[in-house]
Amino acid sequence: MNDRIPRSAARKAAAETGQGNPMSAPIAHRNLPQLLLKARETLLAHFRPIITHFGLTEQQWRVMRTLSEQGEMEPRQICEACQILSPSLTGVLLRMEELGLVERRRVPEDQRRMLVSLTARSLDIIGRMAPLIEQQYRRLEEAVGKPLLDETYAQLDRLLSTRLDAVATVELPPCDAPMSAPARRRKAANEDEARD
Amino acid sequence: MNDRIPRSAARKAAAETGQGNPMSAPIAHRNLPQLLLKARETLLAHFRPIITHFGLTEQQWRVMRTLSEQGEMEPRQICEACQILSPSLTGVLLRMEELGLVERRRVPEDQRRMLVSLTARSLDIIGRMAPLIEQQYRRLEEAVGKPLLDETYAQLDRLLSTRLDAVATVELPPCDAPMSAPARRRKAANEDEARD
DNA sequence: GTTGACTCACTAATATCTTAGTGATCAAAT
DNA sequence: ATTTGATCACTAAGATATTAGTGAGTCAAC
Repeated sequence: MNDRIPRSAARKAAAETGQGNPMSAPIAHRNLPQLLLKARETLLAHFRPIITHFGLTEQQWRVMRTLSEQGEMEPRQICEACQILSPSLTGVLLRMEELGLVERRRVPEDQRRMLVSLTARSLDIIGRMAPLIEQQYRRLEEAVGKPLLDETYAQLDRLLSTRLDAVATVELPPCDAPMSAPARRRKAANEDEARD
Repeated sequence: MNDRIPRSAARKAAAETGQGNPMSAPIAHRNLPQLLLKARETLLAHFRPIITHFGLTEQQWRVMRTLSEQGEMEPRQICEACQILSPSLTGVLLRMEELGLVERRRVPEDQRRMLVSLTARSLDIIGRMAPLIEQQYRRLEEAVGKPLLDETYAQLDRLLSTRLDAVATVELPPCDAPMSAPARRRKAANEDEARD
């Protein structure tokens, strides 16, 4: 594959559909986040049936698996480990508590912090799910081939081991935006108030 | 790495935290979907500021970039390309139409189908964003190293090129579940009706 | 001993995801 | 010509994501 071929497909499509636009400055790089998303989705499709079979959501399972591996954790640690933002996790943990999947208690020495732990019921569910998850992994390993799978782990580890958080964001042009959607709504709301 | 080492870390953590549970049958395989999610999130963190700067959501940008590369598309094609499920895309496209980012028209020869295309305004935004996206990619490339980045693309391509959809899901035990949450609610609702 | 910067979990509002299901349309078999 | 099965976009409802912001609690500097 020659990297320097300038995406003729896009221009051809544009011409064919009569979209007279010359498609100025297409993006040369491939879409890596999209590729990662597709890979994740493709894999997860093989585990989702197991998760929903036990009446769990994907996020609930992520939390349960993490807690079963790490033991008791604080919410912010769960956020980091499960890639769930704090406001989302609040709801997830609330529902899990209602379902009897987790328990929460305050940390005595710091009244802000909490500690989340699994219940017996939760551990029981994990115990029944684990063999199925393992079996599914083995099937995938068989189809993909263990070397290819291991190399994928290794490659992602290498990618994540580089200090990407040190990379700064490009300088953004001053207020080129048509104003963000929420900001626009707030502005409109304020103007409505002003009319009263 | 010895695959047969049974995750002593989990048990150690459990012991330390006083969770007396022996943590029966931990999952030996690493969590590949989680690793992919983290990689995607780490990368996307460097592009999100650009996207929101132009008042777009992540999904809107995915649709715009795809349409700019492929030209006019039908919703189901956009679903496939952008990894967005049909019900979600309906809302995304509605809002984009309201914002003047896309136009939709029915396919004459099949009244079920639609054709979505970008507006001039949309193309203008893309034109201003593209150089910034490109610049950010170059920064990441510089930090990660082009060989490592290229090898990541290649590895994911290899993974996705295997016919994973041919892999069957493991046999699920009969109704081990405590009943799925929606099902439970429907049942409760039905019983409420029955009481009236 | 107060103040002030900071962290933590949480709330609020909107957007999107997920699952299940619907009506309109098409196409092939009767 | 009608029926049957499939496809398509869409709706509905609950769960989660995203962004901004809040109040309680901690801690260091004053």
